[in-house]
Amino acid sequence: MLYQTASEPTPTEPGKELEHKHVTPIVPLNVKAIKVACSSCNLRELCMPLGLSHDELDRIDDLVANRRKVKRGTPLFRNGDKFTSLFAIRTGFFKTSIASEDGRDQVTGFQMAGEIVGLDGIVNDRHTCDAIALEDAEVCVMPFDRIEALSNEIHALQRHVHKILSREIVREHGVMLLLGSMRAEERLAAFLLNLVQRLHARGFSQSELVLRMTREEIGSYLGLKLETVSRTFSKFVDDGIVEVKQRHVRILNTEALKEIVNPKVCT
Amino acid sequence: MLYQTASEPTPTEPGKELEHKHVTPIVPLNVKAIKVACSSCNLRELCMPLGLSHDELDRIDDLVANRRKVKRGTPLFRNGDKFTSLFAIRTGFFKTSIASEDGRDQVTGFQMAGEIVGLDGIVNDRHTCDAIALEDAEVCVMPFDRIEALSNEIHALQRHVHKILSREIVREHGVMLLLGSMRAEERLAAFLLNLVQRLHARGFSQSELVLRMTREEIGSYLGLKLETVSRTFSKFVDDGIVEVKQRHVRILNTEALKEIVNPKVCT
DNA sequence: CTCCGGCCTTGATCTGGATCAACAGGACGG
DNA sequence: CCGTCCTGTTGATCCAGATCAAGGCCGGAG
Repeated sequence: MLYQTASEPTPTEPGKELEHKHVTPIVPLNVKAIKVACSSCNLRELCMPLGLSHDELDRIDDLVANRRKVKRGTPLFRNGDKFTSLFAIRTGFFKTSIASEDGRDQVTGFQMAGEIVGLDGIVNDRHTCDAIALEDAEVCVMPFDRIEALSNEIHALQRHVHKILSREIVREHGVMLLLGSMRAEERLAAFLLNLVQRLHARGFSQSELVLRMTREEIGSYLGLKLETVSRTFSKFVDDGIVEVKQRHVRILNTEALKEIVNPKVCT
Repeated sequence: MLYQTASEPTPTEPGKELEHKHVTPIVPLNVKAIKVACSSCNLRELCMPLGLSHDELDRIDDLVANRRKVKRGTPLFRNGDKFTSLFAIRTGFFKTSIASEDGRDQVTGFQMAGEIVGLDGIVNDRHTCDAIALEDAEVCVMPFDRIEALSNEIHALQRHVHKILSREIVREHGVMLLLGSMRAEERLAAFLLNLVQRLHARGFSQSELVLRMTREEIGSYLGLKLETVSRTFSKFVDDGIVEVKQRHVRILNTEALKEIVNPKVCT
């Protein structure tokens, strides 16, 4: 389904759902950062392969060179920056965007905890987009040469890297479908369902969310102007589908949103 | 008209030029397929890494299990098909497309000789789009487990696979920019420039091309209706930027196209 | 507290591209 | 050879979303 993100771990493992539940809604600011260890990270199942042996887990820990904090509004990397590492988001929320020469820019995605950013940099050893933190964030820095080296030894990691790249491709196919053939309401409905679904996979509510981005950023992502985004929100409110207060959104009728995205033809 | 008699660009494959004109229902009879060997393939530099040792080249040959012919209009794979292999296009031209539940579909790309299709299947071991031949085609079938195995041993191959995946992600970013923020003329101009540039990299003309897809398929890719594509072509013709006769296009003014895509702000 | 600057909402109007409709030119089978 | 199908072109009209414009809300700084 369209609103389901491609940025989810492959749902092939049973029991996964349960593990998500006890993720506390607010990730505490773990400033002391006792140890940089994927093996003990509660996001591991989101960004690392499953089913690793104990030994492999230990070695995976070496992937993360260090952590890096990114203040709200500042870049994790920018178009043109040298590419050296992929970044796993520990906390916070990012947008990625590209700019055309004449200044227009296009938000290409929003990323949250457990997702990987920086994939665009692999081709040319330079990043081709900007990644900006939409709230104070922390990422795990994973030097790409380490990833390549280790994935030669740990087959599951190699497979995982391939899947992450492929997942991003599939996600973007979905965005192309959205941008190429959907109307404003469909786009916004798909966007909300996608966001809430990803948040839910992280232990948050299925029906409530806080938007970390402005109407303009949503519009850029969806190929709409900010006024249209605002109006469409208002329409959903009028229709009793959602409640909106500033950036707080509560979904009252998920089915209605799904219906908007995917109108059933009741012949 | 000039472009009809103009010499056909140097084709990289024998038999290709014939297909432009009158397609006899035959496929060139290299059925014997002397040898499936990347090492001696003239497309190697397009789909394989550079700078391999002689030994490595030999082993790369094992990547290709076999070749497969795909008739015009038929699928190389379909949404839902089991994913086992990537495909390197030897000859011919493909489109990939996805469909939403309610029947709309979106062309996500057009692929030509030397390009790799099937990347979408890696995440879930199933293809998530259709790949349809727009003309009789032949592909090299590369089982993905072989690719993974061999890329553990040949670092350049591993790197290459990563780059191919990343390149596709970056390409799709560009499409998102196009779909999200460009107007019809800009989209079509960008499309033509992109096509001709890729064809030129394959030894074809910089200014002449034969579209292998219908106006409707172009429209689907560009997020436009076929009438709009047709009208926009007509406008370009009126403006003396291109000549169009059916699917034959000659670009008369590349700079004008670039200017349309990327309007210089002459303050 | 007030003021200021982002951000958001809402109304009025405009317009690019969609939609509806008619027809033309090849390609192809009979 | 003709008739049919498919693809493409062009005209007329419509409308979703863009654009222009005017306030309103809220949070942070002073």
